[in-house]
Amino acid sequence: MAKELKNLTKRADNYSQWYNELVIKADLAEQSAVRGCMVIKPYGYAIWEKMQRVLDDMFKATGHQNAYFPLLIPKSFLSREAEHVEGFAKECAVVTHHRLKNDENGGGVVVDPDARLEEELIIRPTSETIIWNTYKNWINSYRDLPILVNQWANVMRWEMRTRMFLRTAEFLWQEGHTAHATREEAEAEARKMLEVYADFAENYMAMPVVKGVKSANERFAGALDTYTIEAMMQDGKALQSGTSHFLGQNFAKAFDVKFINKNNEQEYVWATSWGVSTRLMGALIMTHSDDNGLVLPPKLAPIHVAIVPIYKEKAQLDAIAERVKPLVDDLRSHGLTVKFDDADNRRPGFKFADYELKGVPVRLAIGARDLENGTVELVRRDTLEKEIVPFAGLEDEILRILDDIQKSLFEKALKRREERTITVDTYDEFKEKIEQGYFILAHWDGTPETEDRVKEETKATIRCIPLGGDDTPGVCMVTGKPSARRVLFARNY
RNA sequence: CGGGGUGUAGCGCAGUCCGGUUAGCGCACCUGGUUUGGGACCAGGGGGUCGAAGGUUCGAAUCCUUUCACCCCGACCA
Repeated sequence: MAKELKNLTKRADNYSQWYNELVIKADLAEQSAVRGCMVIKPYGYAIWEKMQRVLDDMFKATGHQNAYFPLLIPKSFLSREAEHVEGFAKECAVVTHHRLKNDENGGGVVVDPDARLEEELIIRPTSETIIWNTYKNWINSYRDLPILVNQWANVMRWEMRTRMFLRTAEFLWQEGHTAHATREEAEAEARKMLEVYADFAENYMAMPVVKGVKSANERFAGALDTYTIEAMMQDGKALQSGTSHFLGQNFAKAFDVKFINKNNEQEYVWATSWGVSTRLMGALIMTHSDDNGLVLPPKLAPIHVAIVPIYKEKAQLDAIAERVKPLVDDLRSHGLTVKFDDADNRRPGFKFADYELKGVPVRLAIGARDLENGTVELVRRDTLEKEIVPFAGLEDEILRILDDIQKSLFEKALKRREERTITVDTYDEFKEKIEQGYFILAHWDGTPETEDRVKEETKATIRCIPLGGDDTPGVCMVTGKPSARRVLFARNY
């Protein structure tokens, strides 16, 4: 089973297959019996939990609170905001009945036709509508603002085609929904949360991202502006890893949410929403992992250090356990998770391979030879470099290496992205380079028609109009019309 | 929703064209033993309504009809 993993490669033609097999073999998730849905297994969920914890702390630190809103949304809510319904109507799961009964013809259980709902309920594809319907009751005065709420939830989008973690019919995410008294404050909030996401991606996931604004074509249904962080996967394709929307007054108007300002005037509330999902798991995998399995940044690894004892008899195992106990205690006191793997039904070689597959950042092996010499064998997952190190002072060495892995994973990913990000001025060169998996900075005339044409002809889309970077004007590579600045094109997941 | 493909043990598959003993193999699992510094070996063992329904036949995993499910490639999307 595991030997097959060595045949996996990251060549563009079978990158998806590599990804899929890795997800399954590393024990992160598996396909479920339900169409397009997946089971997140304990090891995969442990990584997601780490992400949740960090993000949740970041949200709290920026003044947000958690709350929870219903899974089911009355159909009529969805249609209040015209663009929103347009965007989501095609992928909604709908609840139509509330009762089953035994089939009179003996065909098992059937839907009771008498239990049809007067108004159908939508399983939330996102919660703007139910939340704004609620906020209407919460907001009267400017003193009630801002409302800074986040919810951890599951949502369902009936996608035609699914991929584990990247696009499943049901997925886990957080969605922040804020209400503000002024346009400026809401815009600042949307940008602030984009920065939070970028901080998380780069400093915890060790995944460099491009921050930017979406073009009209790629904008969230119902938003005035959609901010995004875009990451490059190892095959050169882009993955939208988080979004933050400035919703203007669209939802306030749709749900009639007004407040009285200081001048005793009625005004519509300004809104934002922002989210990241279990898609980040896919991003993490496709940013760092290799043919030996997962490579996890220490800050998100469920296990930081795995210790494999090598022994023949129980007495040797006991001696090893005794030797490593102070080290284990010390590492744990630094908040690290340490696994001393004394399972006797697996041989050391199997354990080595297994911890590599699972992406454990540091692995120690210790046997009779080491007990004698006062050493251990230390292997770091990112480079797979193996060295014999003295046991004394090992805890500091491990802390240093974990830190170094975190940094070098980021640097490696950043270097790859920089090498594969190019500036292009002609459409012919664009077509050639996009085929090879590049991020391309090119001039665009700003029209949806040109973007559609590029997408049609090359499968590339505008990932974002970057915030910062080169903003000198030029001419569109396709039409030759004036362009305000270069934008980022790529193929994407 | 179009175009391909696959359903046989927990997982991965062979067998189907050309019907014929008790449906087979690898991994996993159980028992015993030997092993343990890179995915152990030997011996024994358990596990199957061959996706479902109907039909043809002395006889169907295999042929025919119907049907269901899933996967891949597109269009759609976090």
